[in-house]
Amino acid sequence: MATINDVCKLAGVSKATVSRVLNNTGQVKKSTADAVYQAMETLGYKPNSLARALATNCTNTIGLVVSAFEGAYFSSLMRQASETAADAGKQLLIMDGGHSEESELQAIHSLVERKVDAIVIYTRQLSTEQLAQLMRTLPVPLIAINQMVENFESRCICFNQYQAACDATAFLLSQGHKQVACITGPDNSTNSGIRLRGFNDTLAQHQLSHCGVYHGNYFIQSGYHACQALLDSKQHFTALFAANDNMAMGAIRALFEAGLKVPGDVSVISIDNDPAGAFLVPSLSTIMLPVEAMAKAAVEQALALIEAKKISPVELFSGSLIIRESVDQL
Amino acid sequence: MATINDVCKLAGVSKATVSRVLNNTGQVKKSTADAVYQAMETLGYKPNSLARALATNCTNTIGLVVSAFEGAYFSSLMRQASETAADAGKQLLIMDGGHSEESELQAIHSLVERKVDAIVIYTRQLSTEQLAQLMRTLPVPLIAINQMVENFESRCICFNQYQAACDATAFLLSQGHKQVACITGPDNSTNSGIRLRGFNDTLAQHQLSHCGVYHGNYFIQSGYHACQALLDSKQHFTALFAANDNMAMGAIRALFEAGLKVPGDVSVISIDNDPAGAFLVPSLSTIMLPVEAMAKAAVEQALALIEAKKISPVELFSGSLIIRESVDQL
DNA sequence: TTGTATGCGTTATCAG
DNA sequence: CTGATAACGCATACAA
Repeated sequence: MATINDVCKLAGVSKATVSRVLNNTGQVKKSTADAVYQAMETLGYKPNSLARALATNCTNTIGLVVSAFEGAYFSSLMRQASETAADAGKQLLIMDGGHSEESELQAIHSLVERKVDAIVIYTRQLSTEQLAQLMRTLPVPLIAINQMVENFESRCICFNQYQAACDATAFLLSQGHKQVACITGPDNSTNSGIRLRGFNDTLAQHQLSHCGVYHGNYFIQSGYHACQALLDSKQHFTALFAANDNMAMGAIRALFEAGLKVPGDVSVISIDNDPAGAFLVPSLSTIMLPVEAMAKAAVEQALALIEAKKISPVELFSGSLIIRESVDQL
Repeated sequence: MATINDVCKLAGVSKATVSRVLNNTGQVKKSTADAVYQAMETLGYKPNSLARALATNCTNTIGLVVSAFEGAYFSSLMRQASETAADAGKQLLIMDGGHSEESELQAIHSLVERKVDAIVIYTRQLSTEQLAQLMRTLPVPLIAINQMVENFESRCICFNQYQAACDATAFLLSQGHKQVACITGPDNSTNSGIRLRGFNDTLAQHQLSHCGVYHGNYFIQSGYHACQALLDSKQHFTALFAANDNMAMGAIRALFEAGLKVPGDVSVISIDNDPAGAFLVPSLSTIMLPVEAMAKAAVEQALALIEAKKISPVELFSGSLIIRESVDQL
C-alpha cells in the first residue's frame, strides 16, 4: 500500500503539495499537479481514509441503526438510506439494534466510537426521553425515524400512524363491516399503541367496538399465531385490521387453515405496502407507508446537521389507501 | 470527548501506562491500574477507534458486499454475518454491490480503502477470473459466497446449486409430471445457468424435455412477468420450477390471474426456503438453502484468514427438499 | 506556488 | 513496573 510519502518521493514534491492536489485545496502549478497525478497513478495510490479521518475528524460515514434486517420495510429503508448517503459522497454503516434497549444503546455508542458523522435510528425500544437525552448529549447529530421527540422536532422523521390506522379501519367500515378484529404490534410499543388507538377511535366514531385485539411482533409467524388465538376465542368477525403486512399474511394463512376464505368470509387490511402484497392471492389491501421518502428525508436531515446548516422542520409523512383484493364488501 | 492524554493527567501517569491497562498488555501495578480505571470512569473515556486502527493497522471490521437489500435470502445473510462477526468482537460493514460489475468492484475498493480486515462478497456480477485476481492482489482476505474460484477453494462458500435444481425437478417428476416449465435467473448468471442445467439434465434422464425456459432477475415481479410470457407461449405444462421462491410467488400470481389453480392445474417448486413460503396459500414447496450456515461459515473463514490461521477447506453446502402444498400429484 | 512543522489519538519500542 | 518517544498517514497553519 503506497502512502503519501511514496507519492512525494516519486513526484519530487512535499506532502503538502500532494495533499493539495488530492483535495483541490490551494493553488498548484499545472505541471507539478500532473507530476503528482502521474505518481499516484503509477503507484496505485489510495488515500488512507483512517488517517484522513483522524486528521479531519470527519469519517464521511453515517450510521444507521435498524431493529431488524428482515422484511420489506427495512430493506427499503436500508436501500434508500444507502443511496441517499452515497449520492452525498458518504457511506452508510448499518448496525443491528437488536431487540433490547441495551443493544440499541450499544449500537449507538459503537457508532459514536467509530466516529460516524451522524446517526439515523429506527428504534423500537428507546423511549422519547432517552432519545431526547441522546440528542442532547451525543457528540454527533442523531435523527430518529418514527419517534417524535419534544424540542427536537426537526430531528424526527415521522409517519402519521394514527391516521393510517384510522384510514384502514374506516375503509373496512365503509365496506359494511361491523365486526372487526385487530392484530397490532407489541404491547410496549408506542407506534403499536397509536395504531391501536386509531383503530379503536374509528370504531367508536361509528358506535362500534372491536371483536378482539391481539398482539404480534410484526413478523409473519406472530400474525399467524395471533390470528389463531383470535379464532380460538370464537368471537365472530368479518374483517381484520393488522398493523403490518407481514402479520396480515400470517393471519391470512391461519384463516385459510380454519377454512375461512379471504375476502369471502373475512376481509383483511394492513399497513406497509410490502411490494409482495400485490402478488399474493388474494392481493393485499393496505396503507402505503412511504418508507423510502422517509429514509431519504432522514439521511438528508442528517447531512444538513453535519454541515451545521439551519435545519428546516420535516413534514409529517402520511399513508395512502391501496385497495386490492383482500377486502370485500359485506 | 476525553482522550488518552486527559486520562494521563488525571491519573498522573504516562500514555504508555494508560495504554497498558487499556489493552492488558504488560505488567501494571494494581494501585496505578485502579487509578487509571478510576480516571477513565470519571472522564467517560472511550478509546478513539480511528487512532487505534491507524496505529495497529486493524479496524476490527469485516466488510460484506451484498447484491441487494431485498428479500429473505439477503436478510438472513446479513443477520447471520452480523451476529457471527459480533460474536468475534468484530463489526460488519455492509455495502450494496449494486447491479453492475463496476459497482461491485467499487464497493470492494471502498471497503479496502476503509481498511476493513477482510471482505465477504456475494457476487452476481464478477467472474471467477476477476475474483481470482482480487484474491491474489487485494491487501486483505476476500471470501466469496456462491462462486467457486480455482486455487482458492478455501475462500469459497458454495451451495450445490446443481443438486438443488436436480432435486426440485426430480420431485416434480416423481409426482408424475411430464410437462415442466422453468423460470430461472438472468441469462448471464453462472448460478442461474447451473440451476438451469440441473433442471434440463434431470428432464433428460427421464427422456423428457422442457416446456419453456424463461429468465427473471430473482425479484417477484420478474417471476410474474416470466410466467405471463410462458402462458402466452401456449405451451402446455403441469408443473413449474422457479429458481427462487420470490419468482415462484410472482409466477403463482400470474397463474392465478390466468385462471389456473396451484397446485390443481400447475404444481410449483422453487429454491430458497423463504420463511414466508410456509405461510402462503398454497404454501410453497421448495429446496431449503442453508444461507445462515453459509454466512456463518463465510465470516468464520474470514476471521481465520485474518488471524493468519491455516484455513481448512469448507464443505459444499447442500439443500434439502421441503414438501408443502404447492406441488401435487398429477 | 511550494515546503516545513505540528497535531490528530493510539500503539509499541525502547530505556530506565 | 513505568515513562519518553517514535511511528501510523494525512491535513493544515505558517513560512518562504
